[in-house]
Amino acid sequence: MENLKEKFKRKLAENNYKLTKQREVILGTILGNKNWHFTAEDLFAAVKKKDQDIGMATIYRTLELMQNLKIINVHDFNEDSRIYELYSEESHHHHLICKKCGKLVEFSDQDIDYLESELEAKYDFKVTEHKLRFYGYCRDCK
Amino acid sequence: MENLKEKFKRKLAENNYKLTKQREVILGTILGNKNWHFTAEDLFAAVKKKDQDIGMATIYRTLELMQNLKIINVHDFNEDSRIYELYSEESHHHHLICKKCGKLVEFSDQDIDYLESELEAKYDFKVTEHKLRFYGYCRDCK
DNA sequence: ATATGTGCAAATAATTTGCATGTCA
DNA sequence: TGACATGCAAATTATTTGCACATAT
Repeated sequence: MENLKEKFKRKLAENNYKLTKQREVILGTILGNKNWHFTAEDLFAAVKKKDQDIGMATIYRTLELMQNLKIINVHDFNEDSRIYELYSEESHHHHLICKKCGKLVEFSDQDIDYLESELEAKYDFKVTEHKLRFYGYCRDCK
Repeated sequence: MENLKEKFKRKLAENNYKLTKQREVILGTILGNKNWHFTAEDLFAAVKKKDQDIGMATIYRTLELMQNLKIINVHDFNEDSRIYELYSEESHHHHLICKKCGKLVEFSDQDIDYLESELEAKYDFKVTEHKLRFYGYCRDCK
């Protein structure tokens, strides 16, 4: 089975993008941390350890590229900075967010797909995705 | 029954805030547009028509105040600027968002409360609220 | 009278962009 | 080689803040 690194390289090639050292380091960093939810700043810091000379603009540009290639996903949990994570196309998953410490828990999709069809019919929309979030306080903060 | 304007005035008084002309104009503007989803900029423009001298900072400060008093609600639908609306405490409602033109449709809560209890037990969280959003393309954009 | 609120302009902070230079295919 | 990428610094944009002045209670 094709792994994520290969997949990324293939997608780059297919879309006429070049495989640069920076893009490789960035991808490696993202893949290296299982279940990582990170900001652009987080990624920048992590990547800097491997490549001293990388610039913030490259981080942003690569994040945007990866979104387009469906390698990663963006969330706007808090209004200050965006949070990214590896894209998972198989199973939707949603989030439980602590309003105090920002802790994130993922849980898998609980079949609210039936709602999609209802909404599509009722409002004449073509629904492509949904996001479900629960906000509250975690064990330590409640 | 107490209307929203009275409610606002009462909450201000209860919390030792003053009822200024600016706050009144801002509230009036928000109440004047049924089902309005607005940005700070939208509100600023609308309020300027009634009070030429109001400053943007006052808009932001009043919006924050109104959030604290649960007069309005904030959303982070897109990552560029926040969207506000009148607070509704009785019935949760959720959104259907067109990814192309930004059109918003509201729909009422479809009892996903049972999920809340499950999550609370499973992850030891105290859940206080949730947001459910469907993204897609509206009639005109699909 | 005085604590609060306002307007303005300047400060922040995240993200984007222009441009000269470097590098992959 | 030449189109695409990068790094840097400057630009942008939404929002916040400091401060002198104004106003509701």
